[in-house]
Amino acid sequence: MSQNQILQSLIAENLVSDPKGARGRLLKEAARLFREKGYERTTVRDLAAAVGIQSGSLFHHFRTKEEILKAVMVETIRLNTALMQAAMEAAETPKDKLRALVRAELESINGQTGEAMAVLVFEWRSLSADSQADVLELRDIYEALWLDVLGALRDQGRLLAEPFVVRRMLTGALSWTVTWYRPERGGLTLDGLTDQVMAMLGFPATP
Amino acid sequence: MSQNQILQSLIAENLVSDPKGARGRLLKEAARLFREKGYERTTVRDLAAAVGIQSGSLFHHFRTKEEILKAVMVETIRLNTALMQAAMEAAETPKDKLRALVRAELESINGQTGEAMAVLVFEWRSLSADSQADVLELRDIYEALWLDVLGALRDQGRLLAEPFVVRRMLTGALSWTVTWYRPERGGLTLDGLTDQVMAMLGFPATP
DNA sequence: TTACAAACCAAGCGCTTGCTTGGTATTGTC
DNA sequence: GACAATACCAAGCAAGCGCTTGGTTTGTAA
Repeated sequence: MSQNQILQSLIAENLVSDPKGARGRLLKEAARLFREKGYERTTVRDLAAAVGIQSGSLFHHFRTKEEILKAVMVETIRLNTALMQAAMEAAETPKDKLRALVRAELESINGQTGEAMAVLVFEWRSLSADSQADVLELRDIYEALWLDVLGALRDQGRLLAEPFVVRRMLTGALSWTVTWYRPERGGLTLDGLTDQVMAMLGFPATP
Repeated sequence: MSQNQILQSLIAENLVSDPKGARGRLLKEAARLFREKGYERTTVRDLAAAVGIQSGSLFHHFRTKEEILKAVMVETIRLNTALMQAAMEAAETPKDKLRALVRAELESINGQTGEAMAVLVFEWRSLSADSQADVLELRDIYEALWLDVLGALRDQGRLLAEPFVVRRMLTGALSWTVTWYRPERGGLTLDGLTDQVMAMLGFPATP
């Protein structure tokens, strides 16, 4: 199943807003602005202007500004969990599965949905405690995927550190790429970057 | 030279404010608040209350709120660069030097100066472009330390990935520990965590 | 055509923000 | 002990914030 097919089926199930609709367009612009300026520095007037409506009209679609942030995060997790699962199912060995997960997460962060993903990572604190709890539940499914694969590698003796520590280190390392990785200007492709991450963990690239 | 000695000499050179003085106390509280709530959510009234003065009186010490953020960052980098250099000089082999750097950075982030270090990483975007450029210059010295050590390991064939990529991954991974690592409740000590990072990179712990 | 809801506008309210101002203690120096 | 300089207070301003309100347009279906 292609990335686009996955997105379409999520839209059909009403788990993700159609980016062509009013709500979806707003969420997309919100993700862009939140990433660019941060949640706090983005005003409801900025958000409204980005989709060409008055600031007050926003509150017809969302009750509060925070609800917009939460929606961006929830939909991002839903999409990326689905993408991760698909990427993993296509791989055979634990090593290949790990590569698939790394590659998928790098793509989540640096690809088309990257803005929303960066928001998820860097605007976490702006979410109220209640909303944080809700979103965390969704993340657990996602994290379980990683721990399974890392656990298998650990059992094979090919990973020297604890899976849960490695996963957390990778969360930081991969998220951080959003601050420096610029595929457009020079050198490293996404696959190249994935190779580098694998090499760092002691898994040489298989050419 | 102990950590405290390093701090004292920096204070003597006027590169870092004495935490006992008015300015130093404010910067310490600012770091705490900026990390806890984020720069934007922290008001000048919060900052003033934390050191027991009126909000307007802040502007006798700093011209703008942003100047406070910048001062926190600048002094943090100065201190940590000195700490890193000291940690490295005490080590012999490249592997030991790497361990010293990892350990020092983990301590920077999760130790006493951790609040300021976390601010440096996570509030970066709140700094104006001009200030960012100033602070970046200071960071370069700091980063060169890492690249030297990683380059040496690469030459020894003990590191499979590119030094500059590894450094950036480590920046993310180590910074991220601030969001999850809680030494007080259970398990992992700072040394244990350092071992885990080294193990992840393929350097088993030497007991 | 009518009926009705969803989507939006225009205006602005109440509050908080960073920062300023004019004046008063407090401190160090000779 | 005089005298600056430094540190602070009390009050408040102008601007910007999230959000509300009352009313109008647009889309949909009978």
